[in-house]
Amino acid sequence: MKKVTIKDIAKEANVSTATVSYILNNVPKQTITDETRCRVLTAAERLNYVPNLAARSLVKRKTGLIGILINRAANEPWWRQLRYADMVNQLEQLLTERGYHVVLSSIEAEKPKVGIIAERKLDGVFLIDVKEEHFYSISFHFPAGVPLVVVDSLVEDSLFYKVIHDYELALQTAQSWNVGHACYYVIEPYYNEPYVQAIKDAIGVEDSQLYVMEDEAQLTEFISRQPAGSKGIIFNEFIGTLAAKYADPADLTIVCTSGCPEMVPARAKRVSAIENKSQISFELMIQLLKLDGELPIDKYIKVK
Amino acid sequence: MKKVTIKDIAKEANVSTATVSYILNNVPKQTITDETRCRVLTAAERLNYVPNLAARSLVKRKTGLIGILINRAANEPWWRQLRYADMVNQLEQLLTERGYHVVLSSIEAEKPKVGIIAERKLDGVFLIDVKEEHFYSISFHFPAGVPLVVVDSLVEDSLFYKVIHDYELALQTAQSWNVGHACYYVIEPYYNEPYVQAIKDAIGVEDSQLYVMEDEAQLTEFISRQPAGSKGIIFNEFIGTLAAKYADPADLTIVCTSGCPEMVPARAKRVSAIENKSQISFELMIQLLKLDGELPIDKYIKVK
DNA sequence: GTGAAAGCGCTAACAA
DNA sequence: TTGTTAGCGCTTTCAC
Repeated sequence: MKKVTIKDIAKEANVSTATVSYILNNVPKQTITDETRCRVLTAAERLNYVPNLAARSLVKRKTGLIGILINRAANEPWWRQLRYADMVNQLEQLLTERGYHVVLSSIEAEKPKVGIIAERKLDGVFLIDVKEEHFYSISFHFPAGVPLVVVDSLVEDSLFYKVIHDYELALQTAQSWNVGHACYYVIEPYYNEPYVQAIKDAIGVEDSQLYVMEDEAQLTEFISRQPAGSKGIIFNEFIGTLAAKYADPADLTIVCTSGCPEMVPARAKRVSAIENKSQISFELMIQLLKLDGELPIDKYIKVK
Repeated sequence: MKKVTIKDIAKEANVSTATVSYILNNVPKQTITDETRCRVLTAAERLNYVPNLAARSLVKRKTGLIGILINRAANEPWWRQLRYADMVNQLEQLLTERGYHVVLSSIEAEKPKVGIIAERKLDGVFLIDVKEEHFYSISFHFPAGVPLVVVDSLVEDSLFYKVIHDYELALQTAQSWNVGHACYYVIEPYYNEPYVQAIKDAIGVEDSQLYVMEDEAQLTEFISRQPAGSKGIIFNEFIGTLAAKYADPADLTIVCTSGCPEMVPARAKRVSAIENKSQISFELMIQLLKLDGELPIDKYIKVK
């Protein structure tokens, strides 16, 4: 089973490779006799031809590859590892439907290497949860014109399009369900500090009432310090399930940011913060891809 | 910021493209003057050169791309979606360390398209949870010589290397903890029926004591039908957390197959079934990759 | 309507 | 030690 090329097809069908290419790609402006088209198509079929996308990329200058790059440190706890699983699934599914192939790459939180973008000539990239201070080096070594959608990261750089969830709205909703109660908050950590800070600011309570999740032991302690009868507003459903081990689920409101609202404990309340974050990110990417350049679009998009 | 090629470097350093290539790739058998090497290297640096892997792939006939293809149906429940998240993370991390890039693709459970393997000329592929009946068509349209590691799927085809977890051992352990008790079992579904069947056979209890997870409602019902005081042995930690909503966690033993043992409810027992499944799969792949052909290795590998 | 030929960026014989 | 050159498989002018 050796590799079949258009040359083989050309020979088989007694045409030139150009003609084969025209036909296989349905080139719009090329008129082809039904007869030759048919001959070529059946030849291709018979020979079991599969195009070589690397070769195609080389000449078309489009690879059809989209990257999903996620910031990750070594030894992350399970709730952190799983955090973007849903988003990756969704994006991958949507992109695949659209005919793109997805390159998945974790990048080290400490020293993010994004060489893959240039090396693989990715057509577009999702960058997830990136430290603020790394954006400079990223944008510096960056092939201009590659659509770059930054997720869950705040950064002052007009090069990037950013998608974040509407934590303010989610917060309002959650709070509206708990009026008149003492509340404590648990939020999820991001490598992007400004984002964490923005969420903190939006919440605007004292440090004693807010915990940025780090590990289960600290969480336990934090919760145990809260006055009896307090209500908890927890960001992220994985963290929520942990909190539910130490607080009455009925006292909790979980803000779902990982796309798994079904997993929150039965008696806890939940508000979904990302209804369609993947969808939005995807659509933004498609827009950028098709415009093939700058877009007169808000650089910040808040989901839902 | 236009794209720099070895030709640019060659010009800049007053050498031929061949020389540049030699130097940039540290070609073993080529001796190069320190002086030219230095000139070329600095030129490359100055110009901010990034190799084009597509071009390289074309001539080397190796793409450096490894595929992770996961069988997925539309609208899977959350516990199913997350099931391979950890494995994907792990594999990706290991492969990235080794200098490979990872292409992630979900394939439809109903009509799996694996064209990506041939089109992208993937150097190796992990195929996860594939229906038995699809293997024929897969192996038929398959570029010979591509290492193919099949995970969580039983199939009688010597073309593939298979990795499954050692459910028998896990089972023994779990059972040894519950001797003298009435036990019921909940196992996770796989698209690969023979695998499900094999697990069922290993358990060997009546249908009334075994449930293949489908949805939460049925799970509830199943559990409620069990005699009071029964112990439950649940495969998969996500399913385990669901079960814990309807049974006393203390009565449960969770067989962790998704790499997140930390998430099982505090009072439940747990046995890890996959200690190092990703690691094993990865190493197998590396072996195959380096042998560049057949390997006198067991086609079935049971993890742990 | 079809084909010849020039590349895309890179590697690897083979010469020099 | 370095350069020349022939491709890898494909697309795309531009002639015919």
